[in-house]
Amino acid sequence: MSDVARRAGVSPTTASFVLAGRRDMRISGDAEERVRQAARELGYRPNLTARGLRTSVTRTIALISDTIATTPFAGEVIHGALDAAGAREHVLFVAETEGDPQTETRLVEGMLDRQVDGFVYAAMYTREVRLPPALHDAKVVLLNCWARDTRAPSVLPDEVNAGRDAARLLLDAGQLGGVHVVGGRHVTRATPEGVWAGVERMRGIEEVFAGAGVRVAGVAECDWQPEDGHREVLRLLDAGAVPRALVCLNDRLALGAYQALQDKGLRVGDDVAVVSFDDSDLAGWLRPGLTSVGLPHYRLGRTAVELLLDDDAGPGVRHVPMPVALRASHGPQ
Amino acid sequence: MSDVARRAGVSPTTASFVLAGRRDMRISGDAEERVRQAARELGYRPNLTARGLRTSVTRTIALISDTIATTPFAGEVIHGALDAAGAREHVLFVAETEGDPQTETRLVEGMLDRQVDGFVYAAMYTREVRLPPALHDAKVVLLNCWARDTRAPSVLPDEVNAGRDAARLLLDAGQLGGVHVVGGRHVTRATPEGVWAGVERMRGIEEVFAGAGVRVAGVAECDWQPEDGHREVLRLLDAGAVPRALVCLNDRLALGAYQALQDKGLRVGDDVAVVSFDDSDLAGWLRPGLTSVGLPHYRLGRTAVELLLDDDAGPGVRHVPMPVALRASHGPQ
DNA sequence: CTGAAAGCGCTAACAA
DNA sequence: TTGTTAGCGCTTTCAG
Repeated sequence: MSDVARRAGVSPTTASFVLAGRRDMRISGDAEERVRQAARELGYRPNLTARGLRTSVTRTIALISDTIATTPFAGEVIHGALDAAGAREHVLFVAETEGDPQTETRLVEGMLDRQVDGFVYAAMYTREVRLPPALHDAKVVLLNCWARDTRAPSVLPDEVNAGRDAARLLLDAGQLGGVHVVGGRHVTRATPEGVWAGVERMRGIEEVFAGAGVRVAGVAECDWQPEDGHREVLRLLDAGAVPRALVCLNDRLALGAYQALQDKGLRVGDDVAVVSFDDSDLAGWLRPGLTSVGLPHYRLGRTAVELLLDDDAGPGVRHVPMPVALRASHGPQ
Repeated sequence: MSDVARRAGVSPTTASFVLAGRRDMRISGDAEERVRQAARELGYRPNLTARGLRTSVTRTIALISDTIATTPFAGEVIHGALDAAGAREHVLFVAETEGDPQTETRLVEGMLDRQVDGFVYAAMYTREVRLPPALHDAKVVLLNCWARDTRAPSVLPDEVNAGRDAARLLLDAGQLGGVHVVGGRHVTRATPEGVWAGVERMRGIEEVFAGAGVRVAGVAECDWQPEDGHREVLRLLDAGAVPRALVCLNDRLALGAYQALQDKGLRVGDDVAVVSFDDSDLAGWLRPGLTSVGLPHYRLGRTAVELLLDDDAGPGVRHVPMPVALRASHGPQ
């Protein structure tokens, strides 16, 4: 930088001010132009490490999650975070703890040692977390999770409304009975209360059907894998139920449901309406196309970083709407 | 650090040497112990920004790709890269260019300004790339791509062997004819020569069948989406062909093939063997399970970073083996 | 084996 | 408006 200053015939201070783009000190237009010119000629680029050392801002943020690899809560979140960071000339560290507290500590300290400006602390599945102590006085936003005892804001998908939307879709398609839910709150040994996404979706679903005076014919509480959907729907059919509509709590369950309906010679959409959640790639690949309320991965990642960087981030929860992807499975056209 | 030195009763020099773990200057065991003790008591952590400024090594690397979000070439690559980086106490910047050269330049310069130690330059689909000029004298390894005029090594999946494995699987299951290939080299308007993965896989497939004296009954050149698989297999069946085995060039094509076979009342595995490539989640969800030769995403990411950091990286290509995931679709048990 | 001192490239008092 | 100068926290000659 001193080369630039010398060539422009100004002091390092002046050069620093114009190159850092600061407008809070009056610099003559002439001097400014000379500095820019010199910088261009010398191909000058600021050394952000040095600037970081001096100012302790690095224009760098860390995205720390328990697991980033396992789809689907992966790529699009990063993508959204990247876009928001890039738009603000920040750069993104990515790290994963694999659920191990020791790894977590190691990573957080590594980031702190590198003077990151803030953290996005993300969870694969929406849930409550305990913020690592080292983050207690760092700038943090929580993504897809929440924590007690912190002023850090949370960004969460709006699952209740997703549930409402799914139910309304069926109502609007004329379903007035024979609606079965597959998957439920996702009660398992590990999650006796159900999974947050399940609980919230069910809340929305039941609220809307109840409000419309439609009785949900049944809820099959089970795991959320294809084989569970297949088994439960088969069981339903074998028990002589005549479902008119299926609300599957995710796309994998819906895949299983498709297979079961096909086994019994029933046509999705015509004989039985199906709506689902997640809007994964699978939903578009199935025939007929699966109508599904999508997780807003991209927006979640993006919103979290915006919140982190646009420092109007009071505590509390931001709900991100879940978009419904209309295809053919929710009813005959 | 000077606090630590003072408390340990040594000079900053001595403290620096023991805290940076350097063994090339004899420090008395006593002094060393006192320094460590003092550091522990004060909760000392080195400021890596300062160290970076002084030494210009930041223990930081950048993973730059055209697209990281779009599955499937996403999470597992990052995961592998992260593991390798973490094992060497490095930290990983992630960035994506979205195929835009200007964005690419901006990102590369941003990373250079932050003094990253090296770059992993990755492509979504295996192909030749042009390395951005700014990277010409940086430490780089290419992931899932290659470039002329560079000494940077490439890490690529071993597609030819994947093709060979798929063919051998069918041969070993007793298939001696009626083998159809769905997808081929993936010739489209944009890729008149076919896609690299397609070309390489086909090379392996044809080599093995030819070597065994088995004639491939037909190759349906088409796009690689589910609907293409569905259409092509239906066309095959309608033309009166009696396929005994299908080699689908990816899992999405196989999904389409499953649907077509089902439409015609044929059972996968029993009536028609199916093998495929990619080993995506889908392969495990299908019924019967789809036997598929997987892209080694994790290993690719990991190998690239190892190559970058373990500086025995001469130029040339490293082929990473593609693991075959045996399920039920390749033949009756 | 240890310490004094210079300096990595930049920013920000403070003085002019 | 601009320039002088002292560091940010660390490493590393070089002299003891």
